[in-house]
Amino acid sequence: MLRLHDTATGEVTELRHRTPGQVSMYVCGPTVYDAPHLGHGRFSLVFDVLRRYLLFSGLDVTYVSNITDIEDKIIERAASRGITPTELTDHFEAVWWEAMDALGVLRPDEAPHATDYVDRMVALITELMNRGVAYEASDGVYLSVLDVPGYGLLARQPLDSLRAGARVESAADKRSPLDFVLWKKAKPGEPTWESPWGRGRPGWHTECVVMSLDLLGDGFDLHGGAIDLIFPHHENERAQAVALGRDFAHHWVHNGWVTVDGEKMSKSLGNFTSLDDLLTRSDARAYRLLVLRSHYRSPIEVTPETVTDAESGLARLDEMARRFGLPDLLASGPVVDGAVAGSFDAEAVSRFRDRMDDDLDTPGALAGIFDLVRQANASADDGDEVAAGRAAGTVGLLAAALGLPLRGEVSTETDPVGADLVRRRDEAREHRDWTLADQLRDELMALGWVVEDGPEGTRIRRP
RNA sequence: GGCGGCGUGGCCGAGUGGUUCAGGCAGGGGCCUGCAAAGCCCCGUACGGCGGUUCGAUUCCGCCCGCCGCCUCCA
Repeated sequence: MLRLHDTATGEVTELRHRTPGQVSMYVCGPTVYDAPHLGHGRFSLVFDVLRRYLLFSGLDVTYVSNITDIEDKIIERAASRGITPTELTDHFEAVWWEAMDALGVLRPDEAPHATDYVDRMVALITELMNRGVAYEASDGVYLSVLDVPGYGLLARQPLDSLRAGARVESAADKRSPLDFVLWKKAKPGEPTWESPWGRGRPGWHTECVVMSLDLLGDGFDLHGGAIDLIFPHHENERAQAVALGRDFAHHWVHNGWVTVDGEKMSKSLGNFTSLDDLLTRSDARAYRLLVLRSHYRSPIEVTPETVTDAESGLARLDEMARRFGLPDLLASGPVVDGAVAGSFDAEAVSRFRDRMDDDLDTPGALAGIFDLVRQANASADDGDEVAAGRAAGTVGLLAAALGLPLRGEVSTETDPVGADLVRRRDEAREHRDWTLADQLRDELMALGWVVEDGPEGTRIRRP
């Protein structure tokens, strides 16, 4: 049974399933006004791994993740580029999915857009008004947080301290500085929708309430996102649900930062690396491995060194996969424990699940996988093909459970130049002409090949 | 100011009151190899500082130092 840290309680508790055998999860997606950076990549990978692990465990998972396509930054960015907000969001949504595909992140079952839910947001705000917890001010409609029991639960701060820290807002007629906007009244040049309070657009915190409840229903199991969403975004989502008397998310899961030189990576600090930058420089699987090497709640430091480190680890896995000719188990979708043909080390799988069940201890799970790699190679060196094959196959299975496909296919390079050099090198080695053989190897390496001599002769492959 | 997190061997990064352990990367030695590469075997006696609790603390408590985050848009 999976136990996960719950931000609402601060404790690691069992993930409840509203319906036995099924898990409903909602993960806050991106605001598509710019290209995704490493932080977006991390949260996407973390929740992808959580989702895949639930699937691996034999559960049905409904995964909803939204696209925020109406928001201040979108309007500003579009204006500065002289294009419409829709043109901007269409573009960056396409960029988003491209990056997700490159990372091997499964597409959500549903990816609702805020702009498709405006009427339902208006309905929700109306109900909050009817209940007397929302009020109209000069520039919009606000939720009165003082009327929401337990406000501050996720922030884990008493209301007073939140209030003390709140910045004075522009709207002079807000009842409390903590009250947050549900509906923004129209300003010139902005996209607007009709509402009982005049034309305008929804505030950010309402869309996720509406979309999660609409697509997953009341009392869904898990709501996730990066740590910075805890306050105010998730706090405010929860406040609306509470004010409506509706059962909201039962488990709150938040992942830690990507840092650079120990500092939070963010667009406002300007120290971010775009996902695209990383993916053109490095194997996307290396970033998944890098993310998995740390606990999801810890900060991860992404530097050229840590990326190289992860690449080396990945190469070790691939090398083993090649040695044993492992198939790509992810070619046909996520893997489910017990549904994959082959001989596996049941104890190792059990240890893996123990690690994962313990608040998604991916570092521990990976340690077990690397142990199996060593076992597989050692057994093969000893000539125990059965044990070796089982250990190697288990590595493939468990890596796949984490969404990490291994490159096990034997190289079928047909490059004529390379093949010719290999043939000449094999001849030279047969004649014990080591000088020529070394020279040919240098040529191959200069062409970018990895050269390995085995009992059957020289093999080359791309690194 | 309020709230919270972190400080582990060259680097990354787990974990635990005490005989042996994470794991990865890098490094050293060895085996294998014509030489390599890959692989295997062996090697590092680390836990910010000062006290306290204890037979014994990296692990528990207190204080201190340093770093980071949230309280404002932010993944």
